[in-house]
Amino acid sequence: MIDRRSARISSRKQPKQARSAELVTALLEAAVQVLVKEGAQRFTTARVAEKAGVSVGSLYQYFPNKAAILFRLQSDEWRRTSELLRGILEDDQKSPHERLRTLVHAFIRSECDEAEIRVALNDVAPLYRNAPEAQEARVSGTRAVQVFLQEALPTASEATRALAGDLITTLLSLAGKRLSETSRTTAEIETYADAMADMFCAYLSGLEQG
Amino acid sequence: MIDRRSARISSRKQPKQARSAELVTALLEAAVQVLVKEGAQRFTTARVAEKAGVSVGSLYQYFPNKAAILFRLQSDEWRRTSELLRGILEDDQKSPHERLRTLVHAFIRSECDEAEIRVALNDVAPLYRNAPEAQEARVSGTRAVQVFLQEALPTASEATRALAGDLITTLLSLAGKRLSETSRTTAEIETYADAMADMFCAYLSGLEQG
DNA sequence: AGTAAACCCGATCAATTGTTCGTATTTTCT
DNA sequence: AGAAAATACGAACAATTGATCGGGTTTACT
Repeated sequence: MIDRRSARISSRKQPKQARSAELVTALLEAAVQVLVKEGAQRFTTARVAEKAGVSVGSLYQYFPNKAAILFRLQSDEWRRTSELLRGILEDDQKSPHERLRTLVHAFIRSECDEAEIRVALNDVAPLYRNAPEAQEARVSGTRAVQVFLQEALPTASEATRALAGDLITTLLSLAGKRLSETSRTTAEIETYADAMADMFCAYLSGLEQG
Repeated sequence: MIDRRSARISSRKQPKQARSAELVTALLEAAVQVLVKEGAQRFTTARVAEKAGVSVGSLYQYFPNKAAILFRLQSDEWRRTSELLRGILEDDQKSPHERLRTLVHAFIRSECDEAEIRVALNDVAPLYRNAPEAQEARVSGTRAVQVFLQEALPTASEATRALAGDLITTLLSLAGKRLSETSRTTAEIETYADAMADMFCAYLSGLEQG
């Protein structure tokens, strides 16, 4: 075990040959499987290595510790969804409210699609929460929404926009986590997403006038 | 370690004498301290017993396992805040929107006041998430809001009210957790609470007409 | 072919964990 | 006082964990 205050999370060394690159991807895939099948509590470097058909020693050549693997998974996840969302927000064809609505639906759906892994990743978040890498990642995720709000709320003050952006991002991501905890039908999910979109739009409408 | 699927969480036996009752409260107080000072990861039955000035064996006479202590803490917390909130929602003097606004502020403030323990409890939630006792507790918490919505949205359908209640309860509790993760000034907290209240009120206004 | 770098291995270590159980002490009730 | 019930104790146990390190194997390059 490593002291959590000084834990580094960035990768230990880069794979330079083909086989080691494959090894790393095999490890990451195995990590997802272990996380889904065994749960956060039983997520173990040994288990990951075994599932990947690889030695523990090899694992520790490319990841400095257990938390690093998990953070890597979460980090990849963040990148994927933030790309998805940016694409939606930058669509000039639709009105801001329409875009926001689409975004809510897309996000909620993607969260629920991979519910199991999201829950497990969430359970395990405390392991790397204090790492500086995690802090940065969070910030860059909200940027796209801020840009969008400049267009959606042109009359509002900077402070108002910042707050609205923070609020929407936070509530959306949290609601996604919550929804994936309990299994729901597709219809329920759509209904829920609609309600959230209603709420956000109502909120923004209020800010436009006031 | 106990199999999580069959873990019972209810108390093992009731203290019948004064000294054992004191012992239990001492344990619970110690548990809070350990949780706050050492964090979720280092929360240990041994540490709790030591902090309480008591043997581990005694601990296991009144709690079947580690998760039971943590669930007890969370459960007590839930009871306290749900009483707080019910008081606010039942205040006939104020309009529904005023009450909702007061509720948001009160809840957010109470979450931030005890930020450390909330974060730690949240980190540790996976330990008892699957226990049936935890499921029930969640349901009973939303009841008060449902009753309130019958008054606030008399024209809306039952389904609409249920959804709105679920949404508000969920978002509120999640936002509270999120806010307590990063330390903020009192002013920031108030601003945030105001924004959330605005959002909820705007949402309800939309439902009243539509 | 030969050398150096990259890579892979897995037995092994130290530390920590949750929990139990036999024994000792204290309270309660007669 | 004395038996029985309740309570308290804490050394000890089994299991699991994250991580290392010395030595073997494969690749790349000359």
